Amino acid sequence: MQKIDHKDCQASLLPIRDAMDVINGKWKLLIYISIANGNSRFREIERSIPDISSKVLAKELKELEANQLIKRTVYDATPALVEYTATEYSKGLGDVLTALKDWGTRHRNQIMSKA
Amino acid sequence: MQKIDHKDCQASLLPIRDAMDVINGKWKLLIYISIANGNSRFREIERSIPDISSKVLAKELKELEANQLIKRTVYDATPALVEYTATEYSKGLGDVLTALKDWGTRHRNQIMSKA
DNA sequence: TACAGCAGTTACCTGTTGGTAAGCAGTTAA
DNA sequence: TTAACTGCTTACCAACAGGTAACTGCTGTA
Repeated sequence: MQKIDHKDCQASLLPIRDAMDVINGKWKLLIYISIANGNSRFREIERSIPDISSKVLAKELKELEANQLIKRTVYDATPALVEYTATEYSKGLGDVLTALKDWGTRHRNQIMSKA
Repeated sequence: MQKIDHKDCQASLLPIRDAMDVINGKWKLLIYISIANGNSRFREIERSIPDISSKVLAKELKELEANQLIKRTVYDATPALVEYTATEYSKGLGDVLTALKDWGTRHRNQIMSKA
């Protein structure tokens, strides 16, 4: 009888849970990608993501900032000028995004072909 | 003036959205990992994941099956014997899991050190 | 003067997620 | 006989994600 290595399993659960806490939800990664691609102004980001609302965008931006993935800079001008940029630190997400994008593409095909 | 490549951006959004639809939520990846690590029985999986309830587990297992990440096999015995196993297809998730685990570990340190 | 843009905020409402607790039919062990 | 195991399901409820719409103060433009 095989013994299952529960330590290995448990060791994976925690980091994955941590990661998911940050990128969870319908919008966070999409917003991050938009910013990483060069969109920096609130309305610009809003327009770049289909169907997102101001309210959700504002809320998610705060969470992304709290997790140090983006930086919010306010320029002292009238009317207020605010810029969102991806942090150096956030570049570490690159592998996650690549893996998700690749798998998402393949999975779409898989599900479509069987439907 | 730089033109932002909105095509590149939009091209990433869709696959990522597809991927997130599947792995979104607090529990799905944790359940998948538990099964991939060798836990196959309902109660066994339940016990391997801290704080999960029967109700949530049952619901999530159905979704994982619908997405072809796990297979549910019922053996004709009394009392009923059910086995959950990771599908060959689901192995494609490997890169995603590795990336998430690595980043989750690093991110935990990052946030902890600044708190 | 009127409208559009900026960066959001507020109020209200719905749908999903998820937690708690109990229970079911059948079997085995004490 | 009682208790505990199996693989779930049901009822009830709370919290939160997310959608809709209106509105703010300020400025530049027609």
